[in-house]
Amino acid sequence: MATTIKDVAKLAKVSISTVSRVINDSKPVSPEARRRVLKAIEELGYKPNEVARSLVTKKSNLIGIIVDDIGSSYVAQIIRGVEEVGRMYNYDILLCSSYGDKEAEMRFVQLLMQKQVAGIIMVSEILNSEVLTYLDMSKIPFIYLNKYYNVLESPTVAINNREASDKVMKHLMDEGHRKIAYVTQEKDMELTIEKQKIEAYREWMASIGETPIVFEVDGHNISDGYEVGVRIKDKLLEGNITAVYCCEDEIALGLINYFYDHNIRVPEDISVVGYGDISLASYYRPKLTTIKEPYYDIGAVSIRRILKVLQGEKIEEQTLVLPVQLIERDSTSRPKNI
Amino acid sequence: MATTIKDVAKLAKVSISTVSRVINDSKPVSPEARRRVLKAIEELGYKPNEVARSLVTKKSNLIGIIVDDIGSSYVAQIIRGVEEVGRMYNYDILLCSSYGDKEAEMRFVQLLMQKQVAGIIMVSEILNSEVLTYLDMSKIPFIYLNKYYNVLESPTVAINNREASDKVMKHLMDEGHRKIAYVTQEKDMELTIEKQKIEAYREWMASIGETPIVFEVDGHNISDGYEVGVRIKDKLLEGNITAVYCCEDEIALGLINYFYDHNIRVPEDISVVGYGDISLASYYRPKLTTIKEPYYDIGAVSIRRILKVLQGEKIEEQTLVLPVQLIERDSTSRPKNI
DNA sequence: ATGAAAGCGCTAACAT
DNA sequence: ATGTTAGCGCTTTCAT
Repeated sequence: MATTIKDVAKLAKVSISTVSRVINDSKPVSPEARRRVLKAIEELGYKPNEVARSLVTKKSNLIGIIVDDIGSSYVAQIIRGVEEVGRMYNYDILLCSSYGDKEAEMRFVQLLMQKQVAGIIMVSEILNSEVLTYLDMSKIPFIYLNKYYNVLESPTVAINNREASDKVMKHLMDEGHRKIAYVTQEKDMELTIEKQKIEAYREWMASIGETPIVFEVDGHNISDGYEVGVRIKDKLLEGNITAVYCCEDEIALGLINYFYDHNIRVPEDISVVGYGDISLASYYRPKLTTIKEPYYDIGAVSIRRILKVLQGEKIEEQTLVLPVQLIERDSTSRPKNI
Repeated sequence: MATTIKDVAKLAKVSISTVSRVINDSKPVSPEARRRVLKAIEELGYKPNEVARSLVTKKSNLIGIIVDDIGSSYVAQIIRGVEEVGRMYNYDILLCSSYGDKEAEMRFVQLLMQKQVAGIIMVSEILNSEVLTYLDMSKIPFIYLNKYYNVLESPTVAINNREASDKVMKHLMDEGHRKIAYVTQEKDMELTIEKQKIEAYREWMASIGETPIVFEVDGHNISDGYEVGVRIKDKLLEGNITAVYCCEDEIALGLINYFYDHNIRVPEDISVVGYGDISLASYYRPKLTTIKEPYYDIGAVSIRRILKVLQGEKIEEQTLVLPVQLIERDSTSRPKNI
């Protein structure tokens, strides 16, 4: 049987209230009593029962995090950020994976609330307004993260996709590329961050009088990128395209895979840029030039915001924007003279 | 305010005991009463307060998992296995990352026990006998997983490393390789799974009358593998070595990176085998031939074992061994004729 | 089959 | 400054 507050009280010859007071530092306690209590705690190896605590305070030091899939490396990075910062403030992580299932997301939110979590961080990849409405009403502090969709009405942490896209295009043009293709996600384009990215792309192309060359892809996997290669190879040649800007690293990597398998050299024959800086991007050969999305920071900042709300601070801005970075690596270079 | 058992009791015109009975199906309840209770629960959207429940039963449906680093992909896969199976049995995951810190591991074990977790799964990469002793005494069901060290005295789920190594060597020799080098982890070799792996390697080499060619590496990152390349390049040439068997995928990949940067073609000039089948292994070009360690399954089986113990089943074997698989991909081929 | 009541370990309001 | 006491929401005897 684990030792309880009573055991400590008895040994220290004080009441349980006094013990509680020294544990929580909630009210003044005489130095003498405090000393005895501390000694008793030490002696018995007493650890307060967190469950009992939660029951009365209606708060746990648990942060619920509902992710799409813990197997995605960006998700792991976010969790890492949440976990590490949470730890500093003595918060623990309760983890659920929804695997893109709307109903699962909702079930987990309810489940986490039953567990009295102090806050919820949700990493979703789908559109699920119900869960957002529910979260909003629940009055529990939360942050909603979505890699693909623009989050408009909920507290979130994001990056400036417009600026990121500007950086990519500037870099490519600085290198001398003019015939630049863009590979975009076709699904829900109006609602996703593709809107900002493609807008930037189009404007930069317009600025040098070139017509945009846009290819579409449906899916977020390397294999989808590979399949893009199959579809667009001929068009690339016909159009004298020297650079392809892909909306995601996975697509870029798949495309490079395709090029590798068909003896098209990157970057000698064609430059490729990705978006995201997934871990693979830097291990791959050639190393991928890409936009670094600071996932660890996104996680870290998310939980800090929740912690702030918990401490009664008011949050002014729904969306907190983090800086992005263009990582210039080896998949881009000056175009061959034609 | 969330609805409680009292609200349900009042609405159903029964006592809270009866409500409790129907929720838990713990004692017979008349059909009529049950119907009313169910209806009330439905109407109020009542969800039992898990915290209060845990307090009295001294059990939560939480499985604590202490991992080394959630950023490692193999760790993510294990968690995925644990989470997915746990979910089926209505268990949730409480996650902590120790980042290889002994004291953190111990603190987390204590913390999890305070939270009344039903069981603990520990994914460690270091040797920490204290925490094992502590876990053992605590009587809480646990599984101890360690990728590098042989776990002897604690309940664990592992693979047969001897058999895995046999498969690698057989494959290489079937392809015609004779001058095969092995890259091993130098640290704690006697205590780690390297013991079994290198033993197999030596025996296979002896069986064809070749002297073993062993190189050492200290570290588990791709960069460490790269650095191995720097050190051994000349020896590889001198010794007419046609294949390198690396103790870990990361080392193999780093080595291939080095080869790529120095115009040594894989597998044309030299074959490389890894160990682990990290996700990168199949994306990489050339795709890596390697041993698949079934991490998802390891996680899934781990939690099942804990669940079994929780249901009172006796576990006979401390160590449960899972089958391995050699994945033949593109980083190995017949050696060039010399 | 059902209800009353005790109690899980703790916090916090109240009293002293 | 300290102790007494009433819950938090639930499960589980113990009566009936």
